[in-house]
Amino acid sequence: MNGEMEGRAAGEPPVMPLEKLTQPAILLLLAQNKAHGYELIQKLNQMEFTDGDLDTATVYRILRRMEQEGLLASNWEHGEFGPARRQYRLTGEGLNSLDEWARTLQARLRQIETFLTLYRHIKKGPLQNGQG
Amino acid sequence: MNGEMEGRAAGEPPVMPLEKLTQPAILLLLAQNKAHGYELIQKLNQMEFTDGDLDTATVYRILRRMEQEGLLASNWEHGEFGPARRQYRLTGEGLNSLDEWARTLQARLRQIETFLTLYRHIKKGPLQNGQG
DNA sequence: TATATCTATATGCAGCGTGCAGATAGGAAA
DNA sequence: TTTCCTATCTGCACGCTGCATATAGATATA
Repeated sequence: MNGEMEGRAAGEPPVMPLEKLTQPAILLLLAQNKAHGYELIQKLNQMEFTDGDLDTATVYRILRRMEQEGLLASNWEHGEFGPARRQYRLTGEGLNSLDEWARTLQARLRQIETFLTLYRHIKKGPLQNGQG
Repeated sequence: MNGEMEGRAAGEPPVMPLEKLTQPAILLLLAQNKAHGYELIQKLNQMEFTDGDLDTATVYRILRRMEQEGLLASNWEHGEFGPARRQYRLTGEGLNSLDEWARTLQARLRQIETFLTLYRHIKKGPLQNGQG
């Protein structure tokens, strides 16, 4: 999930498979301004929510999915320049989802804090397992 | 990825597909004491890392995977009572992985804090999108 | 004119991880 | 004998992701 290495050799430390917060980040961006997919991808890549660059195909699929779920609505924009683009905006349901994400991530924050507290605790004391 | 509800009706608020922190939690538990799978599952279900009860099959598969990756080692324990059970313990690599998880989750903590700060900010001001 | 590049969106495919259901098996209680 | 608890594992289907690729308008370059 981080993309630093492509073919991990046996014995190499595996990457931490933490998912990206793409969906809540999209909701957050669209709560401020409506935007099209390409624009969102650029903004997402500038934000700290993602470790590396996002796969564009994945983002477009997330957008379609979110629209199917009723969180977003879209309409085609045939501008004067460039190809047509899908303008996404948040729905009321999407705004609710953003609120729910905030609560979920607040809870996750506490979970991680608990984890890190326990981690630091066992790091101070001696380890019980006999690995060598 | 969500699994909390079976057939979400259209229009229902979708669940937040945040993955569980099962793997780092296992590393944390095994850094303190070696244990077998069933025991770990019970402990994990008591911890705050998981929202609901974990699927036992999933946990056993995670354990096998982590052993294949070299993070854990195991041996069969033929005790006097009950069926034989696999005793898992942390390897040196597993301990490194735990450290890496701590760093990853520390970074994730900051990401979530950034998200929540932005969220509260837009909640205070007027929304720019014209949904409703 | 032909080619390459940037913008913009989308599909096909393989692979991984999960959850649910169920199999297996020892041992204890009814 | 049946049931239940402990303990581990497999099969299957589904969903999500990343990579490669297709499409297409528009603009720059040779």
